[in-house]
Amino acid sequence: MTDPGATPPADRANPPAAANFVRDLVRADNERGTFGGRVQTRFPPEPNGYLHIGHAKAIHVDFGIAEEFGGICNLRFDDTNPDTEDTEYVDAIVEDLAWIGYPVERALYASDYFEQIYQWAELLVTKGLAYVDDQDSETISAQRGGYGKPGVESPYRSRTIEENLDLFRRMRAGEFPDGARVLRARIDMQHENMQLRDPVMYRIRRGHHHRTHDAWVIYPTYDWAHGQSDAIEGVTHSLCSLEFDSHRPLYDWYLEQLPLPFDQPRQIEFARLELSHTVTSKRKLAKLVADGIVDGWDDPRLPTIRALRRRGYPSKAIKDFCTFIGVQKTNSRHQIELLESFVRDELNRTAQRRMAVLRPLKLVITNWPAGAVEHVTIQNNPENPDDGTREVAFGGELWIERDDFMVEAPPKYFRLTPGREVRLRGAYFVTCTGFTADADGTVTEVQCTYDPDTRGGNAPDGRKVKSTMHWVSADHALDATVALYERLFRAEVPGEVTGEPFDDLEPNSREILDHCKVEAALGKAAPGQVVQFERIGYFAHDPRTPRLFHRTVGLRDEWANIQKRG
RNA sequence: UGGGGUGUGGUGUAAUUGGCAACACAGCAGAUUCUGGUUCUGUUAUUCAGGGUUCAAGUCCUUGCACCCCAACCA
Repeated sequence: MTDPGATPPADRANPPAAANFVRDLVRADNERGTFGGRVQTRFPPEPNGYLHIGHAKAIHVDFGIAEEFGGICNLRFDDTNPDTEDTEYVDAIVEDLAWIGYPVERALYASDYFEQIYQWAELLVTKGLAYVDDQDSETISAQRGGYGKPGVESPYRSRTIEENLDLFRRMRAGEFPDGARVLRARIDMQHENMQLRDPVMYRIRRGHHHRTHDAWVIYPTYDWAHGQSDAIEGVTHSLCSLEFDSHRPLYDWYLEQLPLPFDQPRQIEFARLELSHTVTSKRKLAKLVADGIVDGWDDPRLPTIRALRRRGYPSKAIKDFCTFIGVQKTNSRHQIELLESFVRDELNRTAQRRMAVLRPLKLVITNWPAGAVEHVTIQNNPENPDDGTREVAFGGELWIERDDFMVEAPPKYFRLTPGREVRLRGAYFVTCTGFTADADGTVTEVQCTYDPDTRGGNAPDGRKVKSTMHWVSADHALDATVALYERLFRAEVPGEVTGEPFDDLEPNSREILDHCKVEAALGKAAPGQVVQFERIGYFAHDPRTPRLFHRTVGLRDEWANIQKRG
């Protein structure tokens, strides 16, 4: 009998969904019949930046809730600020969303509703619930008061409905310069919630809008557009991030004044995803790109979706991670190790194995028949026999990993050292008979003998070796470039100490290895394909540059742990 | 300073809503292994603090404390 309250052991291939208070609220609404059993959500990015891992969580919540209840989730661009938005971002967001697993047939735009939103604003004016204010933004801001300090009313607050309507229409007609006037809701300048102290609904701004172009010179603010767009579309549950919770009374207030075509939507806030050792704010990401700290928006060190894709993160792993961490109301930062564990998990099942030597050291088999070449058969993925086998060329001169040989082997070092026998994966047992070093003491070549009876990697007499090593035939190796990545920021919380995240940048977040030796099969790696370099890690073939591999994530490395412990 | 939100191992998330505090990551120990990978077993460690109600409190009451958000014509 297990404890019914306990979390069941995880099936990492199909991680259990964490409890989800949003789901509970939606279910309760359904049982109560609040929206006639309908569930509709939306994913509302502003097209002014690229999607990142934090958006992935929002996407899985927004689309996931809709899916779960048989409802729909629309992609709707929150494009109410012409100054910062661009079709470049629209296209990128659509593309990234499809990769995450939600291809959209037709994107929606808040800008499609500008006319309706404007008409509703006129309605508020007509009801005496909105007025035109001629003051500048500094004055309005100063009059707003402060925490615990009531605001003061604008001298324009008591204009007549007729005057307000006239001025508002002339704002739309373009009679006033940018910033000259705003439309404000008339709510309560003493309200304890600052959001309700007569918020701005419209501002005059002659930016060129990416879709409506120059049709408008006034643009609605977020608060006076978001709930309205939700209502027009028939959204039932408007899921957003925590910082909007103080906006919820305003969201509701606006909607309560309007004749809605559907039931009034409900806003529910949940915590954004933060990850250790990285940043997700648009401003900081843009600065990393602009300052040339990374090479572009798809630099594999970035947490953007396109960077993770290029780096080889499977979208399935991102989805499983999002499902696993669930939805909460607490601000928290997940360790990037957890995401990586989902990446390894998925790639362990799906990535074919190959041999690649990153820091080559020549190994010569002194008793190998001169010029002979053999082909050994190696499984593509021991975790998935369906992936079959491949033939790998083997000869008397090989490349092995520099780390796999030591002149003086410390305790617990199982790899090659003079006098020791090891297995070369899928091929033969070899015993180290000597080595050559240059004047500095750097080893330049290792000599071994092989045991012809161990072909395939097994000794007929049943003797064991402590280590199996990867290798590449020198005559058949291909040259490749491998990019190794460390965390972009060495601190878990960049900027936690100094307040400036860039103080915590890892200066060596990328190491490029040029003359790596890889097995011939990697010459046929597809663009974007992710493989496991045996004993090293998972590597993604670059989508554009052949023979360039990005380290997705390393394998767990017990030997590294032993060395770290000393 | 007023309002709102949130506090569970090192980290993150659960707990049949008052009934043995669990799952994962990380760590440690061991087994298996033709990857020091994978897999398997074991193990370390948790309810912000004080008070109260109760047979029983992570959960209810109370008093504190800490952290986050809110005074853009950004979203």
